[in-house]
Amino acid sequence: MDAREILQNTSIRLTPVREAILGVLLNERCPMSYREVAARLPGGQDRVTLYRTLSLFLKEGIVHRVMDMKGTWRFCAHDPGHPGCPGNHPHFACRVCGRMECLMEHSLPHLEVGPETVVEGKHMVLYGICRGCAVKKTSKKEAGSS
Amino acid sequence: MDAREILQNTSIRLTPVREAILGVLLNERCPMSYREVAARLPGGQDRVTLYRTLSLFLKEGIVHRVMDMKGTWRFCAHDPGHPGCPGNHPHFACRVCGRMECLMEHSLPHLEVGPETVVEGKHMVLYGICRGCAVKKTSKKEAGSS
DNA sequence: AGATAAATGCAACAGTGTTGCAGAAAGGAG
DNA sequence: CTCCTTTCTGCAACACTGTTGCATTTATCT
Ligand SMILES: [Mn+2]
Ligand SMILES: [Mn+2]
Ligand SMILES: [Zn+2]
Ligand SMILES: [Zn+2]
Repeated sequence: MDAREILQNTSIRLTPVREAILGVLLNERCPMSYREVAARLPGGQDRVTLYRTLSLFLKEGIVHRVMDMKGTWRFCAHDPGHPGCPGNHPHFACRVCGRMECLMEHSLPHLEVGPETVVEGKHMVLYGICRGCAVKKTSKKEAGSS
Repeated sequence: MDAREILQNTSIRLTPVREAILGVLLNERCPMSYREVAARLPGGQDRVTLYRTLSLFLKEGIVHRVMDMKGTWRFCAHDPGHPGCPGNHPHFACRVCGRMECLMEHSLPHLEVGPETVVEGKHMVLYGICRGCAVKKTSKKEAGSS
């Protein structure tokens, strides 16, 4: 399912900007900051348009978002219908390369809280060093000590 | 254990600013943003000093921090030696009053990730409406419909 | 094609968090 | 106590995320 198709299944208007933005998200399939999305966009879209578009996608339920360790929102689009898709999975953030990935194979655990408290959602972010960066680091060390 | 005592157990210098800041954190015992701390401080401390002090406390291990749903760090000091104190517990953030609380009775679940990946820490934030705000809302509704 | 509602771009703003630097203060030595 | 060194504090400036208001452009429907 491509960007155009997904957008036509919603009530919002199909525009070149929206198609491009959703295209980027579908291409990467990992949570991206506005800045990362902007960098992969062809031409000078406005920051504000990008923010508004991402918020709109979120409201329409075609993306989910997570906050990373730097306090910026990251938006991610998966195939609609994917199990655990609306964001009900934990994420991993790499402090070296800054990338984030969805841990789609896990679901978020349920926690009991006090009686009156209303839990509307939950976020879980693991952080550290991703596979790619860990491997690179190891081989650098080995090269250094040889 | 008061602020002065805690600070004297570390290698950093004891200053009035630090004592005041740690005093505020110990008094509230819930994760506070720099802004909330500043509001409870007597006089015109500089923003930068506050940020630097909180970072220092973090490095010394006398506070832990969590990021809230607005992307701001919140710092919290508990009694040292409290079980699950270094921040290894989930938190709850209220979207109405903006306050955050530590769910000290829970510990963070362990998740299996890929082989090479290095997990250095994890954050879990539940969000919604806290007890206080939920009760207030309910009684307001009841008053309205009577 | 024309009308209308919505999307885009621009300017300005509020807020968090960071850095560099100069003056003030803490802690230790004599 | 006094001096000295280290480090803390405050100030100015900055980078960045995210938001709002408004004018202009564009998509969609008749
Ligand atoms: Mn995800
Ligand atoms: Mn806590
Ligand atoms: Zn990485
Ligand atoms: Zn509340």
